[in-house]
Amino acid sequence: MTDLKTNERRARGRPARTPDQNEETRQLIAKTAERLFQDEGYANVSIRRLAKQVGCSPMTLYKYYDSKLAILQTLWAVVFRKLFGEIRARLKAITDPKEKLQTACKIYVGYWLANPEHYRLVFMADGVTQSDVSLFVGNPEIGADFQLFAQAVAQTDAHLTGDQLRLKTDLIIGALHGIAHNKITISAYPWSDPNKMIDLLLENLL
Amino acid sequence: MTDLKTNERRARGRPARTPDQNEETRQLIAKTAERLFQDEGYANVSIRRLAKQVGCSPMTLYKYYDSKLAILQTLWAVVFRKLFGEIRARLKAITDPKEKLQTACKIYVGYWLANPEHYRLVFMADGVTQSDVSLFVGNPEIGADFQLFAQAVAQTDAHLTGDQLRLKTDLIIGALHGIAHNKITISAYPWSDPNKMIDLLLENLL
DNA sequence: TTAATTTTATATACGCGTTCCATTTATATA
DNA sequence: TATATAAATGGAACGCGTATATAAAATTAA
Repeated sequence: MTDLKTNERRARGRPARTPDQNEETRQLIAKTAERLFQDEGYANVSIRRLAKQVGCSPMTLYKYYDSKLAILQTLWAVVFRKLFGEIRARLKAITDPKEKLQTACKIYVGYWLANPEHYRLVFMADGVTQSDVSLFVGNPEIGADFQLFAQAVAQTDAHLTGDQLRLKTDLIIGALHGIAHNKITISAYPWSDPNKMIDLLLENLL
Repeated sequence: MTDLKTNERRARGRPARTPDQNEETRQLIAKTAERLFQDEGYANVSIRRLAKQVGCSPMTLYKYYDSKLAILQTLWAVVFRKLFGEIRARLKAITDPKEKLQTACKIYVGYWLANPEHYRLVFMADGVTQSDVSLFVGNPEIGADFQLFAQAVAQTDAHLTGDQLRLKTDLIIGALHGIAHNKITISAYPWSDPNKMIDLLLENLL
């Protein structure tokens, strides 16, 4: 009987690259893509050119990622790490719960407005048809980041039920995305100052 | 001296198609595109196939529209006419200002949620880079449609200054878009009931 | 009729993301 | 060493949007 548990016997053909090697290549591709996307925009970087920069053939990229979009999506985590990193850093110096939430909201919207390319990368990817940003939820790290808002809301009012807390938090996150989205996609319209809109929302809601 | 005012002298070459003819062809293209986009989605309809349906060569489409996106954009007006048509119809039976605004908001968000393809067509067109929906403002008809929200807000409080009115209206429109956007793009997350979010927002804001 | 002129319509070609298939490479066995 | 085998790679091709070059059509002037 062969030892199924720790099968040491090599297979007969060329051995597969080790997981470590695969991960290394994935990282190389991601790093290169991040730099190029950042510098020239997602749409302006072709798979062929990215491959040239990486030093492989265009098709080799498809060994490591399913599509160009899949490469992009791995960068989302990077974006959110940076964004929520900024937020957490700023919140440390603040104790008042309302001010905390207010600050978080303003940094959050301000980040997207300062980096509309990132916003488009995350919230408007792919074109028109699919583009579920449901990775949000799938990726525990990012999901946890968003808990920050719920926690901040909870601290402003200890008497909220779970449903009320979720409702309030969802509304706030929705409003933040809508404010950013309008400014970015309907840029010609003279929208009111985003910070004032946030103030108005939170003054009335908290 | 030639009669500049009513120059009857034909030009020498092939006569240009009359504005009427041009408009007719544009309409034919738009109608065909609307049907195809509706049935199969914007991204799944190629210029080549649209041209075949219209009965011309692919490049001929570019005589009448600058790009595939430009064809799409002419359909936006149709979408908004339908959406705001529904809203106006429903508001006629309502007299209370707050209820009016509430109803308008719910129909507006409900429409996008019931027709996410339309939402994507309008607010997530093109992919990642451009996609200014600034046609909103450029198109007076659609800009006028959105005035409906400002008017409804004004009727809930006669004492608002112009700035306050704009601020409140912009926030509401932002929140509406954000609520819809989150539900549509982050569909896997269990967002709260949109109507309840709208209720919460308006209760506190009005 | 024919040539000239002007506009419309199409054919060709490019780079794109991606799929399919053949080739190369690296290893274990005979 | 030769061969079998599996993984990795790369070449060719597809349909896409569209820019450019070319052809076709419709009219007037000669």
